[in-house]
Amino acid sequence: MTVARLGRSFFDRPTRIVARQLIGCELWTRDPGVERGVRIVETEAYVGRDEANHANRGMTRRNRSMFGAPGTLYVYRIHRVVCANVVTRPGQAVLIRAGEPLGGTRELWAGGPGRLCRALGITIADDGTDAAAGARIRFRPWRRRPRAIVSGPRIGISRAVERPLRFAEAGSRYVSSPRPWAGSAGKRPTSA
DNA sequence: GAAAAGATTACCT
DNA sequence: GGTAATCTTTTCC
Repeated sequence: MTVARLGRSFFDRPTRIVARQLIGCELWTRDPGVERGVRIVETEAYVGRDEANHANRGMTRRNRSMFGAPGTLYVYRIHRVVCANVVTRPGQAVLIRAGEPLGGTRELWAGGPGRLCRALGITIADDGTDAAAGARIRFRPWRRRPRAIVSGPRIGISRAVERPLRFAEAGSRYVSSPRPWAGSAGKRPTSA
C-alpha cells in the first residue's frame, strides 16, 4: 500500500535532509474541478544561523508561517511573483524551486519558483496552510525514483551565497539555470 | 514616516 | 549578459 501523502513526520527533520528527499516527490493542489501537480526537481534549504534565511532575524509579519508546524506552507511575495516553501523545523523551510508538470497545470513549464506557483495556482492566500494535513495542497512520495541528486550554491541571494544548499535532480531539463551539474568554475557542484 | 532591498522574471541588445 | 518592472516588507532615521 502506498502512502497517500507526506505527513508531519516527513517534514519534522533536519531541513537539508527534507530538501534533498523532496526531489522526485510530487506537489499537488486542488481547486474545484482541477487538480494540478508537478514532480519536484529542484529545492533549496533555508536553515538555522543562515544569513539568507528570511527568519534569520526572528519572527516578522512576513515570515510568521515559518514558525508553524512542520509541513506548513510559507508563501511570500517577491517583485511581482510568489514563491512557496514548506516548513521543517521552526524558522527553517525548503523553497520549492522547480517541477516537472504532471497534469492540470496551466503552464507547460514550472522552472523557477514563481512560475511553479503560477502553474499550480498557489497564491499568497495559501501562506500558512497546512500541507501535511490540509485538503487543498499536499505532497506525495515519488513514484518515479529520481536520478542522482546534485547540490550547489543557492540562487538569487546576496548573503551566505556559497553554502551548497540547493538540490536538484541530475540532468533534468526542468531545473532552472544555472544547472548545478553544468560545473562552471566557482559553482562547486557536488554530488549529494 | 521614508527609503531601501529583494529566495524573480521577462525582455533588451 | 544586463537591466527594468513593481510593490510589499523591513529597516533605518
